[in-house]
Amino acid sequence: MEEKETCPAQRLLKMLSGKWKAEIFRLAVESPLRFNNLLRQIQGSNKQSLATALKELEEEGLLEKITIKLKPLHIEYNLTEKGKALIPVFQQLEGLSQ
Amino acid sequence: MEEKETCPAQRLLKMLSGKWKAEIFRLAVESPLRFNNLLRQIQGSNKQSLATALKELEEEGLLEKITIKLKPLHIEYNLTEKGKALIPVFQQLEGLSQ
DNA sequence: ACAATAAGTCAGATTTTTTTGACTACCCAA
DNA sequence: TTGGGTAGTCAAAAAAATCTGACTTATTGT
Repeated sequence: MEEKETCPAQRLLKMLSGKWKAEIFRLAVESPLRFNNLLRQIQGSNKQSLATALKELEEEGLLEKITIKLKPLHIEYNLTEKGKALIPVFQQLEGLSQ
Repeated sequence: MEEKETCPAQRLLKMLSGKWKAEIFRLAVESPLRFNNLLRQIQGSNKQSLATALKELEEEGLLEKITIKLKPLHIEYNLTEKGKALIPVFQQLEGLSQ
């Protein structure tokens, strides 16, 4: 069942809710992501959940999926401009956790 | 099952995840909250969920529960200092949703 | 004295999210 | 040509979150 959004910040908050999204986002800030790589980096996670999270982050426009057509032909996920715009929010959040 | 926290912002993010917390927080910024009031204000919500959310927000130290011992003896929930510290994060988030 | 309101709790049902394991398809190296 | 890596999908199970309805206790207003 689809729900209406009353609180404006909630949409953004929801974008980063879910068990693995914040961690994925944090890693994406550092460098482009690759699927199996992520699976190894994020201990406790699993294919399906990561696949879902990546797809959602992509649909939300925070990550973009890029097929690298060179040398060892592979796929990368990068932060979009919209994704980068969230970095300061994260930083502020991290500042508060100290 | 309890999970370890790897991403620092995730703890904060988790504090405000859940279907009603962001909305509750937003209303708390405006004025002190009262239970049955909230139940009427947030359409679609229910006792149990609000009770749970309020308890969690309290445990996280973002809200404080106060028994008003005057006139019509009742209970109020107010933002704590820690809760107020989150206001700028919310504002930033809301700025991004435009 | 009576009914309504406030502020919940509790158990069980339902829904949503997350996890598991099996299975694809494609490329690359030995 | 066989084995390993990459990047997934699918169905089903398990776990977590949310909702429902009945019930409680205490305080008010009339």
